[in-house]
Formats: sequence, C-alpha cells, structure tokens
Amino acid sequence: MASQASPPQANILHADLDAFYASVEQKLNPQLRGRPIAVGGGVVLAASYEAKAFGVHGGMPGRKARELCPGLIFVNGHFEQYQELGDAAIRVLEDFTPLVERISIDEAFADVSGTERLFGPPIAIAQAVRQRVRDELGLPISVGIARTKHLAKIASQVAKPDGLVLVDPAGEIEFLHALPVELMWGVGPVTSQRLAEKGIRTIGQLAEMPGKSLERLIGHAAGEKLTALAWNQDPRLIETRRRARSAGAQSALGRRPFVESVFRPTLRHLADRIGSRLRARSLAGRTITVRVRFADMRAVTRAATLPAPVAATAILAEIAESLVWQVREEFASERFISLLAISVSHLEKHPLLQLELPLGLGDEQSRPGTARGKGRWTADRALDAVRDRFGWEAIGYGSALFEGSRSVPDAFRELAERDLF
DNA sequence: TCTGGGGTCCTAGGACCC
DNA sequence: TCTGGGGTCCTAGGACCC
Repeated sequence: MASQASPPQANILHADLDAFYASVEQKLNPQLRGRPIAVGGGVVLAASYEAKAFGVHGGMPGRKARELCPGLIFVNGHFEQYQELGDAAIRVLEDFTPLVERISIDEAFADVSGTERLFGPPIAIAQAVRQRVRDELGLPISVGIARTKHLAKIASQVAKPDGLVLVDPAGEIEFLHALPVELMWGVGPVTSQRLAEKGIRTIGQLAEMPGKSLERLIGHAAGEKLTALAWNQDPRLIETRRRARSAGAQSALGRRPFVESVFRPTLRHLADRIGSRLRARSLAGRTITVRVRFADMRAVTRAATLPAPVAATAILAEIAESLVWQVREEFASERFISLLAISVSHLEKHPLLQLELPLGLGDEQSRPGTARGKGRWTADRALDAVRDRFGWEAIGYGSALFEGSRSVPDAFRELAERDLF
C-alpha cells in the first residue's frame, strides 16, 4: 500500500476461535454446553471456559485437572472435525480479503485495508465474521482490530471470550500501557518472572525501563524487540505464505530403559513420519538433530550436518540412531529416558523429488545410482503411495515394534502436522 | 501416570578461512 | 612469526508460541 497522508487506520484483524477444541465438542454434544470439559485424558489437550475457571489448561496432566475441578468431564477429541471447522472459519475471513495469514488451526490475521468500499469499515467486517462463524459453524470467535499485528492480537485476547475490541489509533499507547506484560507477544513464564522480580508488571512499566537494563535481564534481541513493541512499533506485515524451516517429530515415552530395543524402533517410527512429510512436500534437509530427555526431565540434543540434504526414512533413522548412541555413551549413567525427538532443518526444496530420482546428490549414503540410495528411495516412494491410498497406518517401518506412548492419539499428531498450512 | 507435539528464533562459543 | 579483525558455519541449549 502506498503511504497515505490521512490518519492511520486500524486495518488488521486478529481472529481467534475461543477454547477451540472444547467449543467444538460442546457444539457437537449439546449436553456438554455450559459444563466444565477437557478434551483428552492422560493429558488435557484443551479445556472449556467452564473448566478454565477452575485453573484447568492445555498441557496439564489429567489427574491434576481432575483435582482442580472435580466435576470435570473428559471427552475424546473429534480431530477431523477440528480441522474442517478450523478451515471453514479461515474461509470466512478469506471471503473478505485474500490477505490472510493463518497462525494455527484456530487463529489468523487478516489485512482489510482496501476492502472498505466492498464490505464497509473493519469493525463491520469483524462483526460480520463473528456473526457468520456463529451462524454457519456454531462457534464463538473473538476478534481484535488495530493498526498493527501485535496490537490486534492483544485486542483479541482482551476481547475473549466471544468479544470484539477495536483499538483506536489515537489511543494505542494508553490502551497498551495499562495491560500486564504477559499479554505481549514474546513474554512467557521466564521473562514474566524476571520482570516481576524488578517490579515490572505492566507494559507501560516495561516501556519506561532503560534499554540496557532490560537487555541485561533478557538478552539483546528480546530486549530490543520488547521495547519496540511496548512503544507500539511493530513493523510486521501480513505474510500469506511462510516457508518451513524445520520438520520434526517426537514421542513421549513415560519411563523406559535407555536401551537399543527401546530407542531403535521409536527412532525409525519418528524418521518415518518426518520422511514421508518431507517427501510429500518435495523437501529435504541437511541437519538432523536428536533430543533425548532423561527420566528426570533433563534433556540433551545432538546434531549432525551433512554435505547434502536427505529425506529418505532409512537414512534419517540411521543418522538419528548414531546420534543417540553418542548420547548413550556420553551419559552412560542415565538408565531411563522419557522422550525421543528428531528434527530435520536446513530444508531445501528438491524438485528432483518429483522426478522420482534418488536424493542427496553427492551424499555417499544416497548417491544416485548406488544400490543403497536408490533402493531406499524406491521403497519410500512405494510406501508413500500405499499410504496415499490406504492411510498412514496401512504400512510402515517398525510399526509392529513401535510401542510409543499412546497418550496422544495419532489423529492429533496428524492435526499438528497439517497446522503448518 | 511424575509434564503432549508441532514449530520459530536467539545466544554463546568454537572451528575455520581470509 | 605474531597478533588481530571480520565473516561464516556449526553445535548445544533455552525461551517462546500455538
């Protein structure tokens, strides 16, 4: 947009479905409406507002949630419906502008500058979006409207539940400075605690803090960023497409012995998940990182960077395994592990993938023409094809051996993956 | 039942090259 | 030969977000 001489307009919307998974469950089953519910079992994946009132929140162990809220009703998730309804809500936004940046399954920014002649001012659009999501999808959604993304996001948080807040460009600083620092993007539990120790509780107090002392407290980049945001300087624009920088998978294991018969099948399963996702998107990565969390929750990571990108399941699995062996030798006294993770980064788009050629030109493990690389590549493509037709569970590496924790349904993992788009 | 799973970005130090 | 600076890449860990 060309710069305008007229006063700045609040043109950015942030739309956020309220307690999304729980609201979908209450929509599907009217008996659950108005009652404290939690999606999940072993771990709370989402809580309704009635449950949140008792202090229940996502990520909380189910047992603790039950203690806090004795009448809590646990329900199984309807994960396909979450995806469909989340997509549908985004489409409502897209009916008003193509400039939509989806942040997650239930949340998006939209830039409505230039659509006034068609749909009226931003506040009218926000009201229409809320009404349509309510009427067509049966779900509550909160919307914030402001001149910047940061302010719009804060406004939608303030609007919750099921509300609408517009931040008048003339009153931005007054609005912002009265709010607690925890509402800022980038202030989590650690930063919040550090600030509290200095007596900083509001965004206004943060804004007045000398830059140097803030940077000493939380680091250079974070300090600069927060100071800018506290003074309402947010240069970020709407990005309709962002490219992925890494792809990973993890599995919590409870408490399992740190032995090959545990980690080998788990790593193969994780490598398989990542590999098939990378191949589906014609991506491959050069750096493989593993994370091993011990029984006491301390975690270590080990990484290897290759000369050429890889996406073949067997190669990912082998490299991950060798890194975990490294950890095992280094931490020989650790007898139990509680989580394994693999992540692939330094991603590159690989047009060759579409030509069904082996990956990793120059990589000794998968050089084109070597029986090893080609065999693996062909096997992976065959597997991918079977899964395209019959589903992911139809066939796989070590699926018979893999006994990962079942606390999180695979449908939820699939959802987390698709969240990327 | 000791705390899920998917990501991004930053920091600090070391290796290496010019 | 010694000292120093700048840039890039990599690794490990940590904070944060949804």
